[in-house]
Amino acid sequence: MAKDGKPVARLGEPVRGSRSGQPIMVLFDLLSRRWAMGILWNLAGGPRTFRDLQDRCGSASPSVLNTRLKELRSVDLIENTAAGYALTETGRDLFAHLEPLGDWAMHWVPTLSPNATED
Amino acid sequence: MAKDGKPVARLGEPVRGSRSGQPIMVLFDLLSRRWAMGILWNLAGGPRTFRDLQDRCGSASPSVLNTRLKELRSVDLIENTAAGYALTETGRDLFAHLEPLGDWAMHWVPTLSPNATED
DNA sequence: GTATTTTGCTACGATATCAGTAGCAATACA
DNA sequence: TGTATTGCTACTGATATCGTAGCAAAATAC
Repeated sequence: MAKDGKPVARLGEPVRGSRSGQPIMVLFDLLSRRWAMGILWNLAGGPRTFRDLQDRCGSASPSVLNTRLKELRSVDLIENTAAGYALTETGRDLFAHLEPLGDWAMHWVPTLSPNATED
Repeated sequence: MAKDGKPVARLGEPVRGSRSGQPIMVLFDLLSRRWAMGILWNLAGGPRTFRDLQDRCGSASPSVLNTRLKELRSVDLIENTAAGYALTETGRDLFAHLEPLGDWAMHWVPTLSPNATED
């Protein structure tokens, strides 16, 4: 049995350390887990197999990837189809809100000074 | 000296495990760090002091909060003003893309079945 | 129908990140 | 001159993630 992490928070419940349980924090809690947004991003182009997804997610470790896939399935954002993992309608809806970040990032990243990321 | 984590990735550089370095992955890498999105969210309403922010972020530990604040400052999303930490113009621009998620979450969270989050 | 490859994972030890608490120097205020 | 508040740093234990190994089932090749 895989030692999966803390289950995704529900409305009004603690959100990994936060006591607010506000909807946006529930969502942030989910999306801020490793590879969560990357998975949604990579599934937007169509269904992907486990290994395919793994390659596209910078060779994410299978344990984390699998944990994340379970979580995203448990909240109905993705599903496991015959063609592989795929976004649900809800998942596509969420992705529609994430997609603009792609363009934004393309403009933002180049503005980062070469050593702006050093401490 | 605080033992801060891996610095924020730059274009074309590895992104915490990913070798792609695509802009969106650089952004996801940053935003998926603990409290990163929560900080942006809480600063959207106006400048906040360190302790104020700490309270609003579910009592996030000061070390993580400070690390995150440094990172977000290093990429010019927030700045430390006389009134406290505040979003920069770039930060507000990013927040504008994050804000719709708040409404989306308000519709989505209630649809989660009570035990949908169990494994 | 047997061998080989691919797929979808699980297990596990090593690291990295985060939480939680304590505490301290520097203002601000009384 | 106390006393409170602020902005942190330090430290320790818990949790999450990485990286690698490996295995059973299904698909494909021979």
